[in-house]
Amino acid sequence: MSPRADALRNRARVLAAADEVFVEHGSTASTEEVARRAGVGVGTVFRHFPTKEALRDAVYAERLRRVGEEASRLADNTDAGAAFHEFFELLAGTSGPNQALTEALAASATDDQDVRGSLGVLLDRAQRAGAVRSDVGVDEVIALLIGATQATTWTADVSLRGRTLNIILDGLRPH
Amino acid sequence: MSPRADALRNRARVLAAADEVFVEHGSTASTEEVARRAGVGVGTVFRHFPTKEALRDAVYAERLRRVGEEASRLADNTDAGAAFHEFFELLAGTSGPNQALTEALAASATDDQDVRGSLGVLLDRAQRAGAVRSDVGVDEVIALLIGATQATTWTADVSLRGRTLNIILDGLRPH
Amino acid sequence: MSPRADALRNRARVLAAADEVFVEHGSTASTEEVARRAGVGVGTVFRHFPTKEALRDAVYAERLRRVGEEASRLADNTDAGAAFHEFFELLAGTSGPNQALTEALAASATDDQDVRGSLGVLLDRAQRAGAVRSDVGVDEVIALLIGATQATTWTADVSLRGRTLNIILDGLRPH
Amino acid sequence: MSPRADALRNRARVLAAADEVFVEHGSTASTEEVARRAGVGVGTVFRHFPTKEALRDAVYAERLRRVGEEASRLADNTDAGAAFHEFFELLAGTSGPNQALTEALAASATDDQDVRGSLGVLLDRAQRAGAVRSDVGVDEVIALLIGATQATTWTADVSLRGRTLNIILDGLRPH
DNA sequence: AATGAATGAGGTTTCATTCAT
DNA sequence: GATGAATGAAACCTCATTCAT
Repeated sequence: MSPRADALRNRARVLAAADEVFVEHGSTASTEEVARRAGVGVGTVFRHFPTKEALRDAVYAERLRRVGEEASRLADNTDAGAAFHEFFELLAGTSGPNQALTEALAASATDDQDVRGSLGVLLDRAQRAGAVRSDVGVDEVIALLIGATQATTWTADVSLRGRTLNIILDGLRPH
Repeated sequence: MSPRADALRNRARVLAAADEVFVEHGSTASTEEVARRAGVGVGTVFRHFPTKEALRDAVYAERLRRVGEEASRLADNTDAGAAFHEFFELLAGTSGPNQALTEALAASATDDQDVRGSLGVLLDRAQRAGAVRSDVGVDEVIALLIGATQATTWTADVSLRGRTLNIILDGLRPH
Repeated sequence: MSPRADALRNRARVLAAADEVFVEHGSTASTEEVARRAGVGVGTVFRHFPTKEALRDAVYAERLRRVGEEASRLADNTDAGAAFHEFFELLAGTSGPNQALTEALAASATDDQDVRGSLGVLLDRAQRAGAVRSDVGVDEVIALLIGATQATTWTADVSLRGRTLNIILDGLRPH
Repeated sequence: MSPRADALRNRARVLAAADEVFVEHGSTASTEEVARRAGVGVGTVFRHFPTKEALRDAVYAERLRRVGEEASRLADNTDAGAAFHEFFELLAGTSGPNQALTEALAASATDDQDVRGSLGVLLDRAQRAGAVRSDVGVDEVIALLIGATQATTWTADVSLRGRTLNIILDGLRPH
């Protein structure tokens, strides 16, 4: 009934298309390509995101939101150490497409308090469970997530990815 | 004074200029900017490197060469563990411009046997000295160099960079 | 309360808004801006004026109507010469926003008989009073109004505007 | 022999084409249209004039130069009054395309000292000859040139143009 | 070999106009 | 009738690449 429903749906479609296209071709991909993928005209993309930069920011913000969601979801896990490790594997590990999430962490200043909060809980519980050394904070975790993502992105060799990630996780263990 | 000498000198100047410009503005910087920095015309850039991609590849290859050089130089150090750590700090640590070297590792497939050889020596000696765990190979080291670079690039906070790098190096220690 | 009343009111609001916006930003201002100023949607603007050009023409026609009104109002003045001079000063003189009225004269072919009639009366009375030379007609007056407007628009210097306008009015005096 | 010869010729061709196109369609005409008229690619236009605004300014500057030239040429005329009148007729009178010259006067701030100088000489000599009233300066003349141009542009009726221009020139006569 | 002017495809953005709600 | 989201042509501008000098 409301015209907003359609508009919101289009906004979401554009955002999803931009996410996909940015994953495939980087955020320098043309706005026309994003529009084509979303099945809308260029004008529609610019109506929702008045600038290329605004579109990129929105994509990153949405990804950050999903990072926070994943962290929150895992924080419910009874084994806090396993949850922390799973989080790393999810974002930086063998599963490819999720790596885009980490790009958002790298791109934004990450003063996003929601994400920091979710990560903080996850980290705190892992530290209390004795699974992560106590002298690291959220910032180190973010830096290492970014690093681990890039490290594993470099190679297509899945087992190498796993070994590399484990080295980083070993560095995070107490002592 | 032979024409070939001039040509070679120009090639080197273009390469050096491209390296500088790419460090400053990324490899999306215009070829015109590279030519200006090198003090030559665009035509000259394209004579030596027929494509933007060829120029970028050449810059990366040159950087890789320097990575190998650094590794070789440090391999002479009597303290093999210290040499290994210094290498990491040099490429991924607090010192900014050297990080461009790691970009080359990340960008190329790194089947460059010279670099692999130099790194192999450095790693092997550190492992024999008991400073690095024995279950890692050159590939893991490359992946971690890339990761450490990105992790430390993310933040401008120098002390955070140091702490992050140390976590990765801790992960590389025996046990 | 009848639907037609609403529609007419909207038409008037759009017209007024367009006039304002065109004065401020020229007639290249976007229709969206006009709609915003009028407090209606773009669709409403296009319902009343099917084309940008139609809107501009309507604005000019409305301005012409106001030119005629001013001329008629001044024609009642007992001092016909003063009325004629005041008319020039009103449209082309120091007072800024009224200059938009003259734009309408310049833009349209000005075969508008109402305006020509009102101007004719004003001119005729001034000529009978001996304030304006007898060898000029309405067309010359219109041309000079346009010219005087542009001449005074050129500079922000108010006293220069006045002196320029006076020269033109001197040219219109008998002998 | 020098590559500059061709470049300069192209610059001149672009400038000439822009002048023509701006006369025909106003200075909002597209740069592509200018390029097409000049027989070059868009890139060439932007190489010589990095901005649309820069192109417009260059066109106006060139027109101003021609205004100054005309004024200087006429200043040699023995009959100073006739020279002054001829100048007005040339710029604002019946001859159509020259009106573009006046547009440049209107568009620029006209702090161009060359033009002011040339006009000053022409005016001064006319005043000394008793053909122009002594209480007007260069600014009034410029304003009136602009006004006369717009006044005569309004109509296609050549005799009306002449009569309008004469009224303005009458206003400039002593007493 | 070197130069840098020329080219034109392609990218971002705006805006008149249409049309589903 | 009104709304404003969607459309896509067109504008400005950039830049890799070519080529005449």
